[in-house]
Formats: sequence, structure tokens, C-alpha cells
Amino acid sequence: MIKKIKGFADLLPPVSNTYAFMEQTAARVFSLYGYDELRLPVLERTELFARGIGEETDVVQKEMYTFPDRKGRSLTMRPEATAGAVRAYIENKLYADAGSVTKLYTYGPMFRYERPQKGRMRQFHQIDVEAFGSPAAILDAEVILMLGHFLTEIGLDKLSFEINSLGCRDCRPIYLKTLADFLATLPEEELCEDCRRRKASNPLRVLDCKVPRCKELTADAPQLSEHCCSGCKDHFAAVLDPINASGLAYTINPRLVRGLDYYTRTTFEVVSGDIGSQSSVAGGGRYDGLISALEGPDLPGVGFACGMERLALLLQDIKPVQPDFFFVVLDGSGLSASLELAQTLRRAGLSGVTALEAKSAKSQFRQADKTNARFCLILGESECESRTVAVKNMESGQQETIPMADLADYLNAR
RNA sequence: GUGGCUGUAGCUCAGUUGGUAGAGCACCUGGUUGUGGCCCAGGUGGCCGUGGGUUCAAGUCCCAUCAGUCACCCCA
Repeated sequence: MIKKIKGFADLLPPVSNTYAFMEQTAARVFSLYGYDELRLPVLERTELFARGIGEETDVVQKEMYTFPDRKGRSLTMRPEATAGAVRAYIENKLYADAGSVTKLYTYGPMFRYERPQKGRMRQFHQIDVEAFGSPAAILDAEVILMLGHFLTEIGLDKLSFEINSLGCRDCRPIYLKTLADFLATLPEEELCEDCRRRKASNPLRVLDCKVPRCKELTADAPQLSEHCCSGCKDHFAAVLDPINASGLAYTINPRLVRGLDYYTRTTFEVVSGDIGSQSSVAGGGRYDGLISALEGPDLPGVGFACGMERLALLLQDIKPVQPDFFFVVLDGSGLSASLELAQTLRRAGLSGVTALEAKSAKSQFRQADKTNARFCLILGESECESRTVAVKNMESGQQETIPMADLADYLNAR
């Protein structure tokens, strides 16, 4: 038997209905904020991600599905949506007639070659939002509030928001130097193995280490909020003001680090304690240098992505829609008539299914019961002859004989 | 890439110190020759993940392998 490959999943009902619900809710909520849908390719040139996400990131270095096409060009299955969205924004010159801001959302599968575990698949799904072209702090705040609005609409209003600022292209390098100097003063042998490596490769990550001893050692580490430039300080305050006014609960997490190189200034994350170790259900932030780094105009951007697998872990699975009617046929003569009648009812807006073979009445009624149909429509020999249908209300058990011609009106009235 | 745990019916799982494979749910049929749910009776369904080894005998013990899962790491 051919089986699916590791880290890839079939999304079956009722889980698939939950995904549809998330997508539909996202589309509805985001449109309230002026966002339009963007649909992007799943494959891009490898270089897009290498330059967009950062050559040194784990995602690029060891997690991408990369392979040559038939002409030897290196292609990559997208590991996230932002780089592709920025590429589309530049390539289609959406900045030309957009006024001050271009608001887009997209959703779909992403691919990362990682060891699967709870909340982490190799093919996973994100709902992604990008707002290009404006440096306004109020836009950062709006994006965060919109994420909160969306989560509330899908029934998740108890999640924790964490917000931080990572500084800008000017002040972050200075801070990183300060941090590196501080880390160099720590006793090397007392740091965990990972942190010894991260000290050089990704110093911000050391602040995020979960090992207790590392936490102690870095307790007095210099904080970016004290070392960033006045522009970044003002920006961060201007982001928090409207969020405070909105009543959205959040914490400032000065150790909140994003793994993708492009983030600047505002970053945020939504975490849940109920879904295992992969606790981050959404994350995002501002990326003011990304568009120019991909050879577009020097315009800023802000956005976020939600992990649909992780949200689905928090949502009850939504049941498939229930049909209104089920056709019971008692002999072969009713079979073709039942389909014809069912088509009439469907065109009249009623949903339902027909029996596909004339098995015993008991068996057909059992089948009808399983579909949760509200009515059974019974077509036997006598009904076919008199051009009527026996309609049984499955809840009350009562049954009436209705002329075929009146069937749609009769059912629609109930 | 590293580690832990688990692989027995469609699903959830029992299976004693090794002795020829079980339950519940689901499914099918009947109890009502044209009427569901509840109940009752019966039934279908397993290379016990795969390969090798030990043994008179392996679901059970040993080795390997594959798969799943959780965690590290990383991220949404």
C-alpha cells in the first residue's frame, strides 16, 4: 500500500470543516479592515527565501524543501508566506497605485523539513496577513488588534499576546554588540551547549533559553528597550497606546525573539499553554528592510501568520453539514424517479441525498438516520403510480403523503 | 539532526511465568415480507507493523528495520 509521506496529513471531515471555518472567518474579519485576498505560488526560486528570510536562519539552512527543476534551476516549496507576498508586491508594482498602504491576506500550505510532532507538520497551513507601504505605528497596532479580533471570532479569546520591539536597522546592530559583549563576560562552561553555540550565531536566542542556569546568568543582560534609538522607543510607545486603549490584554516580553531575520521594531506572538511544546499559534511583526532587500522600493511592511494546525488543536471540530432529506426507495422503480426529484429539491435550495440501491426498508431508514436527515422521502410502487411521495418527519415520526409537484414547497415551508 | 515511548479488527484497547487471537464501539443481517433511533439474537472483519533469531511452541523473549507519537532544537 502506498502511504502518505512523513509529516504530511490528510485533512478529513470533520477537521477539514474546521479549516474551512478558519479561512472563511479570516476572510470576513480581514475584509472589515480593508484587506483583499492574495493567492500565491507554492514554489518559488530558492534565492527568494535565502535572501528574504536570512541565509543564516535554521529555516533556510536546514528546513527547506529545495530541489532542481528539469532545467536545473533551484526551486523551493515555500516555508512561509511573507517572502512570496513581498515578491508579488514588487513584481506587480502594487506600490504604484496603492495610496499609502497595500493590505493583503493569503492562506494555504507551507513546507518545512522538520521532525514532526504535535503542532508541527512538514506541510502545515498558515493564514497570513501583510500590510505594505506604511511606517505608521498605528498600523502595527491595528494589525495586532485585527489578529485579536479574528481569534475572538473563531472562539479563542483567552490567548496571551506578547509584544516586543527589536529595534531598527540602525540601533539593533549597536544593541547586538552590547549584548555580545555582555555574553562574553559570562562563564562559558556554565552555559548550556546550545547557548554556547548561539552566543555567536544568534545572540538574541540566548535570552530566550529555557535552561534555568542560563536564565539566571542572563537575568541582568542588557535589554533592547534601554538601548534602542529614540525613534524606536517612540514607535513602540505609539504602538502600545491604541492597544492599551482597546483593552486587549498583553504582556511585554523583552525576550521575545523572532527566528526570521527580516523583523524590525514591533514583534508579537500569541501563545497557548494547551497545545504542547509548539505553543506559538501566531506570530508576526514589522519588517521595514525586507522590501528593499528583495530589490523593491524602500518601503516598510508589517504582518503576521497564524498556524492553522495549532489553532485547530484549540477548536472543537465542526460537524459536516446535515442534509434536510434522505430518499428511501422500496424497489428499483423508484431509483431514477428519486434522483430526478432530488434534483428538483436541490435546485429549490434543499440539501439531501438519495438511496443508491433499493435495500430493505429497515436498512435504508437506518442509513437515513445516520445522515441526520430531517425528512425521509419514501418512493414505493404506490407512490410512483399516484405521483406522490410519503414524507416522514424523522424527529416526530409522523408521515404525510404529498404530491410530487408540491414537494419542494412543502419541505421549504418547514 | 538527537532522544523517549508505542505498533494486535475500520476505531479505542485487553491479551497472565511463551501453549493455536479477545472485548467495546462501528459495520452487515434478522427480530417488523413498506419504516430509523432503544433493545435482543446472529454475523463479517486480524500475515498480532515487517524481516530475522531463540524455542517442541512466539502477539508474548532477543536483534534489526519500518512506521507512528512526544520531546529537544526550531517555528506558526
